[in-house]
Amino acid sequence: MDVLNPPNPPATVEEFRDRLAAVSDSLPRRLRQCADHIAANIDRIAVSTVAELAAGAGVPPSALMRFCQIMGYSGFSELQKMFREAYAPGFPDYTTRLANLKTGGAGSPSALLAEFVEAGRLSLETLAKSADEAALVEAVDILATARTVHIIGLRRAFPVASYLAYVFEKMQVPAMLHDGVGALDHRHALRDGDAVLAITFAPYSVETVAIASDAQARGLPVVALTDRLTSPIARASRAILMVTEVDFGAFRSLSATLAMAMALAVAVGSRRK
Amino acid sequence: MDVLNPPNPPATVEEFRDRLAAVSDSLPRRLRQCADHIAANIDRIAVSTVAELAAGAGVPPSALMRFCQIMGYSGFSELQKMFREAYAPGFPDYTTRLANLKTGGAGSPSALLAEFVEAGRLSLETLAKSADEAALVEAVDILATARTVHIIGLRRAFPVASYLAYVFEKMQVPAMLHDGVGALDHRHALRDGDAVLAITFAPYSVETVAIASDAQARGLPVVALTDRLTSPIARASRAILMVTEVDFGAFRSLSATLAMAMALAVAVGSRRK
DNA sequence: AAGTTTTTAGAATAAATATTCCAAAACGTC
DNA sequence: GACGTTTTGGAATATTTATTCTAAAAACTT
Repeated sequence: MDVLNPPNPPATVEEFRDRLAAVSDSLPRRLRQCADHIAANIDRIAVSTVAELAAGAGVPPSALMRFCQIMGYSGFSELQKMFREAYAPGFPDYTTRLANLKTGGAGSPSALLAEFVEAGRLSLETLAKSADEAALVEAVDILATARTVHIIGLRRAFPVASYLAYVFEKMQVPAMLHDGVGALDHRHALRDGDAVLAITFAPYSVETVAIASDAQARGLPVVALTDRLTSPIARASRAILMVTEVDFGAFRSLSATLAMAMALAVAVGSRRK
Repeated sequence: MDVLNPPNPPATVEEFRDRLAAVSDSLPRRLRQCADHIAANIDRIAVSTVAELAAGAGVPPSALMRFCQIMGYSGFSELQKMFREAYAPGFPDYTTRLANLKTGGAGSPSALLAEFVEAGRLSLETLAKSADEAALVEAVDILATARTVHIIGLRRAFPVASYLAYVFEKMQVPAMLHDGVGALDHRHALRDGDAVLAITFAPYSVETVAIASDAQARGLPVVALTDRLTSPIARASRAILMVTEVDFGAFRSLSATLAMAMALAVAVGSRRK
């Protein structure tokens, strides 16, 4: 065990999240996989076994054990005990429904539609449950006081970025969309007093991370909208809005991300009046 | 095992409750203690062990095992498995969490988030109920047989258009995104055998309608993704995918539209293999 | 490129947990 | 109060699950 890790393990879910965010930067590959999977499935810890979680993370059970110890626990059992005690009731059984849907009408367009609808609903639900209010408030603060908001998001994140640009324009918030058109380097557009809103999901695009780091290096605040606390952009950001989307097959929805984006944009817009 | 007990165990929490109520009248002392304690602590089954529950009920573990079998399961593990799968994310459940988010007061960032989450969910629900299966099948047909798919969507529809372009690219469907950059007229890019996928919402952008009409005039099939059957684009389209979004204040969500877009893109992609 | 440290996988082991079984107790019937 | 039936408790066993340990691989350092 590392001397840097305090011996007292997180005693609440909040503390657990904090420690997770704190250590995940400095984790080697397998342990980071553990961290990511645990972060995305924090609500299933109480009802899972080591083997199940390890399989989900794509690591051998022993890696997950090491992860538990790095988090400050004696082992998985101690960690799980905390989650079992901290649990709260209530079961809308969506997991089983989704499983049923998947085995059902495979392939037809309307079956696909049903899948994506369900994935979207689940994502929204997860967002409601896991949203970090403090981070959201901080993000609004940063963007509401910025001179100009620079929005960057490519590939899968681009629709979100362009939507934010649209809403900001409608609300007369000075914003600039960095879209990668022409492979121009827009970094010189950053001025003192500006802020960056960076959106990226695994696999993280280097351009986005680069702009965020650049801004950070120049002392400009960065708000990140991303899918993992362990995202490479996290280090460069002052506020991290984490959104996990449920995916169906290889395709991930954007419902939760857009809901978060809308809330952010409207909050910023009305704060600036 | 009793012949009166059907061999198929309850598969949902509801069924479990029903069976519990049905049998508990005719149970001997110890087994009734089990039934009572289980009924009172139904939400702890997923996170407890046989020993814990037995102790809570004041019976030996073997009594609880017999109880599980009377309920129709092979043992405790099978019963617990059902509850673990049904165990939806524990922390505050969805509705109470939404209520919590709103306590920040109207206009607070988290209240806004709650509203947009709710709007998104409602939109998805409506879509699930009202989707026109025939139109969707026809749209997939048209796009799957097209040489190149021309995607056009501006303003609020642009994020959807760019997302479709992204998914098509990932699925190796030849597609071209008409983005209005430089106010160029891209209509001459349309060739015989191509198809147009036009996305527009009120107030409908003239560029989108123009491209659709042009394609129609030249005999190319047009698929429309829009919000009204009376949309100006409807006349020019061979298949109309109608999606109505719930709006919150002046802001309309995109959840349902994106779910439809994903289903469409994936269906087309896999049809083209 | 050789040596040092860190990280990893998986087999081996330990611990917890579930399940069975049967002798004894309780119950009901005559 | 003896006899068959049902119910019970707990010890014995089986199974699952967690944890440790070590040799090998990978990643750094110099």
